[in-house]
Amino acid sequence: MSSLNKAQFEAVNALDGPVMILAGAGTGKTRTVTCRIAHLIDQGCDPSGVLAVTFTNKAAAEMKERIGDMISQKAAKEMMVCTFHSLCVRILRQNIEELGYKKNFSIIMGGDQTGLIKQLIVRKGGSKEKIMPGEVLSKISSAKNAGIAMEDIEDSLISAIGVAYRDEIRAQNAVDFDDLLLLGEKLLTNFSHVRRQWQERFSHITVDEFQDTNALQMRLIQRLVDEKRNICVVGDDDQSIYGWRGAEVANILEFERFFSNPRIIRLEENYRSSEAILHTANSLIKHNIGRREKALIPTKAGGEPVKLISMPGDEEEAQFIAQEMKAIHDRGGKKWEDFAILFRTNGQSRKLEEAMRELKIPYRMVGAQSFYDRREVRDVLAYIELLANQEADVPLLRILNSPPRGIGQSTIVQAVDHSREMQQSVWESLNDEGFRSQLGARPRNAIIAFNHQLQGYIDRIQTGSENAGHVVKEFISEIDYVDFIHRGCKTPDEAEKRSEGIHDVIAQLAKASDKGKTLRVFLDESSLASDRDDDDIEKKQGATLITMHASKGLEFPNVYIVGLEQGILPHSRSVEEGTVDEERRLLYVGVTRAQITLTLSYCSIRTKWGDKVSCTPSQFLQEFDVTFIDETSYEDIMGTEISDEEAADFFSSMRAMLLEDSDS
DNA sequence: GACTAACGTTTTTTT
DNA sequence: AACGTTAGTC
Repeated sequence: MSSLNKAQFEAVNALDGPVMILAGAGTGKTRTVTCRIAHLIDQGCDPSGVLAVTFTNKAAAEMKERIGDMISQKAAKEMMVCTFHSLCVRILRQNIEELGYKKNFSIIMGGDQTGLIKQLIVRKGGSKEKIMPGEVLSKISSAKNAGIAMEDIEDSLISAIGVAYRDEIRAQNAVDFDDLLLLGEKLLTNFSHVRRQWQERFSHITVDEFQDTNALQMRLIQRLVDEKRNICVVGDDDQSIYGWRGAEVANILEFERFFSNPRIIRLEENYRSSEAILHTANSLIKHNIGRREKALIPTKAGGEPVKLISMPGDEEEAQFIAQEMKAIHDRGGKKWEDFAILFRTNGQSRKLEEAMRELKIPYRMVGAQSFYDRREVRDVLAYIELLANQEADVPLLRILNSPPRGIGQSTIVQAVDHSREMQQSVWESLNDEGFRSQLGARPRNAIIAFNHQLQGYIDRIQTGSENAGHVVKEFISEIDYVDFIHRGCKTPDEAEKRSEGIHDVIAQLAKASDKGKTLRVFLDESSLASDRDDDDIEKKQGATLITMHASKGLEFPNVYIVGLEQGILPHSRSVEEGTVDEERRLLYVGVTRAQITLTLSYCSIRTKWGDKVSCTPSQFLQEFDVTFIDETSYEDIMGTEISDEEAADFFSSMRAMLLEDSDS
């Protein structure tokens, strides 16, 4: 606490009433917030009255741990530190019956959600309709968040799909991510006893990454805050990069409108980056208009200049970075963990990964294909969900015939039709004598056998005497699921990876079960987990490959930002939609991740879907102030290096060039 | 009902 | 280039 600067100290001591902390990148935000909460407890505040909302589950876990280290683990355990979505799950699991849902509602997400939408597109728009599920989902999502009824969506097709989607998941007693917030807010607004219960529970509320909250989340906060108004929000409007998800910078820009007379504290001293990096970042972000003007004051004067390199192609870009990283690493003094490569889209990671593998550089990919979106993982989770709740149609339909067990497409269609007609779950239809009698002998027997098999495990789970992980493990091996997945794999490598995924899920379940968690709690946590579960990937060593979005909140000594080209950053879509400001903030976030060195690069030619496309440098490159920028090109660097190292050996430089060519 | 071959589509960012 | 979907065949 003694090492806090003046502004941080002020923040830590402003415990009551509305407080807004404007914390620029690298200004010790997390430390300030954790100190503030620890101080709160020190001052006699009951830990169970503390609510801290973070942007990701990972951030929540970290914050909890840090506060625990400062006060006591026991006190930290009593606090509620979680995301908005987790908070709403807690509220809903307790009180959702007020809204007509059953308490064991399931959460639909990711691939399952997309799959459902795909079906509805065909049902409502015909099989030749070419609208993308993602687009439909995002339209439905923004309508929901804006409080527009599905019936009132302008586009008639999307409206029809929206209505069907809403009714479908409602009938399945399921909710999606938006519903979590929507229903949570509804519950708190319409039922005063529920609202009072939660208001009484929380005496002090903190919201981190406030620039990324949306209008609905703002309303949720207002419901939870009582007349004492002990609300503290922390954020930086310059780092608002989730506008596409409905985030309202207005929450931060017009905070006074929601909570009058707030104390506003600015953290402006940057402890992370060199002056060179900060100056470059500042020169970029000042091109945005309508921001809460704030200075970022360097505490580390000077520093290495920012490197800006033009590359011939994306292949060379990746290879160059990998080589340079290796050279710096081998020189000594640097760990692989010190390096990070940041990119705009996940698709850009492939070339980088290849280059890393080639030079045997260990790396960790954050995000990309989310663990929970992998097919085998979703399948196993579907089985687990089914064991917990047979009424959930989505998981049932997902695994009904995988592995194949003689229940084919046509049988499934009949079952779904029957369940819709009878207004019951698919599971009920499968058990319905009336339905079974309309089938041929073979599918009927297959269904009976499957129900019987599953029922045995459901009973074992429900007695609760065994570890659920062990039960599921046995089940998965009985149905030969691993073998089934292996048959679909092309390489032994892939088979290995998929087995690992299956076993990871089961191991996680076993662990959760040991801790006394129910299947329901386990499933909730899986649905809401961002990309990795607390411990597994976190331990992985190596350089970091990450999207700029996912890099928010992280820092690295040596940062590379690749693909600074028009169409990639700013992304072509943001240019069309007129949201280039947000792309600029995104780059600003990327730049401010760097502590010591920063290297920016762009390509002249990029391989897209197999063929080459020529690129123009990003408009943002012209916006940077060049005082601390060193501009070079791949050709310059490679040219000098070859002649340096291999002296005037004509043939070896020739060979190097030829090898270079034959690669691409 | 299961397997294979050809086809067409893909790439924004995530709780 | 790679993946998922679809149509056609056994």
